[in-house]
Amino acid sequence: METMTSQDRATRAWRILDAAGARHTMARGLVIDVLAETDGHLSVAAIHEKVAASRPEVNVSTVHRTVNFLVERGVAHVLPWPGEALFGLNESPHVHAICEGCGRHFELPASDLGKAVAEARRHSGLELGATGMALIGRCQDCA
Amino acid sequence: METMTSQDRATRAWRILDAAGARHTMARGLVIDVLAETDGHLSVAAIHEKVAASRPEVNVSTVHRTVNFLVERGVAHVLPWPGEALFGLNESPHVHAICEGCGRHFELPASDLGKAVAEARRHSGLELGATGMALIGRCQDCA
DNA sequence: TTTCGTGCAAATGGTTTGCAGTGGC
DNA sequence: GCCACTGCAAACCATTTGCACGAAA
Repeated sequence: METMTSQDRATRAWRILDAAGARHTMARGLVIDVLAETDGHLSVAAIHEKVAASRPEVNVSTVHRTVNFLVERGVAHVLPWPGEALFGLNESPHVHAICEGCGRHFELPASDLGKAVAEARRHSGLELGATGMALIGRCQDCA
Repeated sequence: METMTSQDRATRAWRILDAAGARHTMARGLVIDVLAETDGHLSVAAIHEKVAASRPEVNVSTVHRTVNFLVERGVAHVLPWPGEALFGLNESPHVHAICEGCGRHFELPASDLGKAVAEARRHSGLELGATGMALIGRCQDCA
């Protein structure tokens, strides 16, 4: 399971979207592919740049709407960052460690943090899943 | 040590600023007081609103410059959040658990997460301190 | 008096929105 | 054909910046 291709990730995303009755469109396909091919997270500008390389007609606002759509559907997650938001497809649960100096981020296997996650859940009632920012989750009222 | 008054917090902040040779001004005093009185974090707009209640002449841009100043000096920290940044005075090390649905945040005692913090340091080389966002720190290159 | 800090206002830049046209199903 | 989705452009909003004035030391 540690060798998941970018196609696998894209397919997994589409499976969720299909279940929700979302239409297959070029813009969505390209955005998902870009995210699926990326290790880590991308800003809207970065996603748009890669998408526009093959399809210049795709607008930035569409990329915005698409990534928000993916987040709403639980397919992707946001990594809030000053100045811009970073997006990534949801994968297996993991935790991020981020440097507030340079913004570099590291992914930590959740298995190493199992105890911490359990503690966090106990204290806050947060349901922790495959989210981007460390210990960000969805609380009881929002789940 | 669990009963630290808002004055205590403000005084502690000023001690650091004094050591850096920062001038005492009305705007800084008010912003620090607001942060010191607050449990949790505030947006620039919220800080400004509270400050303007007693001193309407204080400008929003000044609040921006002040909180950034405090962060630079290590007196406060930023909690990146979509749409706006949240600020808080630095306290004892703690970790946040945040709901990406409603934005509600919970503070978790770092003691409960000691093992996790150690793991994070080992994996990423991050030096973790009294920062706002969970597991945000300062990496070797930036320290 | 010399700087540092602030008020004010304009500029910036990421994100959102209204609307008309188009492509998915 | 219906309606979700997109392109385009304008609107928004938090944050930044330039500049001249005023206050701290």
